[in-house]
Amino acid sequence: MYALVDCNNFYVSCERAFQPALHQRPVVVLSNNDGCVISRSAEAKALGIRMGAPLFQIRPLVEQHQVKVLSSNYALYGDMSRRVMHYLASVAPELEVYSIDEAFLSLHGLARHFGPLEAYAQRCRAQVQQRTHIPTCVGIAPTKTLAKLANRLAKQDPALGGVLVLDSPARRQWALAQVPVAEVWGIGRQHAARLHAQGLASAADLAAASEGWVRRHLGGVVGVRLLRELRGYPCHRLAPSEDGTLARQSIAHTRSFGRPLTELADLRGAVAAFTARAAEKLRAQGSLAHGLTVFLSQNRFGPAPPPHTRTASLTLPTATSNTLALASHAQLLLHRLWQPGLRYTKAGVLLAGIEPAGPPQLGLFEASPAAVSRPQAAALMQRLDQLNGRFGPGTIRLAAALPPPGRPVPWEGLRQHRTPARTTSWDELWEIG
DNA sequence: TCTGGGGTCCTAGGACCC
DNA sequence: TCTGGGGTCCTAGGACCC
Repeated sequence: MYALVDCNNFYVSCERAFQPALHQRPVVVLSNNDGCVISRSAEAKALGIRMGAPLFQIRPLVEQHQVKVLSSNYALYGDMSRRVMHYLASVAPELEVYSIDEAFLSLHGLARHFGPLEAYAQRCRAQVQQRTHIPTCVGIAPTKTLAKLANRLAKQDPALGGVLVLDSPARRQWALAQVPVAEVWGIGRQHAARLHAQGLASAADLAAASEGWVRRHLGGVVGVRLLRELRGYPCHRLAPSEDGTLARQSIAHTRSFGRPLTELADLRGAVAAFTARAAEKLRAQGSLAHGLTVFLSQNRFGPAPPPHTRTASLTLPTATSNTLALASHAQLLLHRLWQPGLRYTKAGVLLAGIEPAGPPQLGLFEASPAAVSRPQAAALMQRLDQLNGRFGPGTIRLAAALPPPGRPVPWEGLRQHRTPARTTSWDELWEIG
């Protein structure tokens, strides 16, 4: 059996943990650049505020109902997430951190030691609540897809008390009939439209569909696995996370700007800063990257005709995690992309072709001076990460990523509703007085 | 005026090889 | 007009997730 533990309205719940006055009030948390709603309290949901709604569209509602609007504070959410995951890891034989606010637990053999799974799940919820003030719901079922579905029902129906266990064919069939097919894990907009056109409306309808039809119309093997999971045959194992982190196969740092940028100098700064952040993440997971992509975007809702995004990529001669090497290549790519007179609203740096760093190796044909100096470069990066880790991000920066003196950072996004980083910044610690 | 930022997996098709 | 057959590797793009 698998359990899915999902934090309710996670970002809003994190904010409420430090601002009890936010309870019982409609609250929303915004994406970067204060663009869209990415977390809503139940009260905000009840007002009809949609997930992903742009802030400017919901202004009237916000003012009319005095909705509390907050910029996102990822330092806080990341830290709260670690606390939740740390506890969950202590009560299950295996844990997969699926996202910042969700984890799959393997419950194999647990009922023998801990008694009924329902009671076990309730104890988990109570402990997470007590330790972090984060409310959760738990779904338990023989497959991950069914655990997701059980979790959704547990969240939706207060009568279930936050836990639903699907441990018999009858319960599973009942649950499948409750859930619209569009809400099944792995069914997005395209697939949902296709299913509706076939007259399949519920998860139960999909579970009863023929494997051949699903293979043809629902993404081949992906659809078949989904179908089998709905029928109770596991196709997705747990991907256990040692320390709550996974080695990523691609790493990106992309941001919208607070205002459109036209000057090459500003974009050079943005790309340098974004490359440095991406390289930091790369080193943090102990990897090297072979592939580098830079993109520039114009406002996709604006008057400029598509394409709104142009990308440029290259493959590096040797995989690296060196900020200086990556940044100089990124600048070359930027020069290929930038055109005068265009108003850029967003840029990004993506690293791909990722491999483990391992011991430094010399390629057969590259015992060159550059190769010899590589250990020194690695030591430099290590010092840089140590200093930025100790004294705060951006303490040591690329000269190219410094903002023009006396001016605000041109590429920085808006954060007009920020709350303090209570758990990760000395300056912003909770004061009790 | 103002519309996020990360990821995953799979498939098709082209380049290239013998 | 006819113009092999079978591999592998890589990339772009689609669909999905939170």
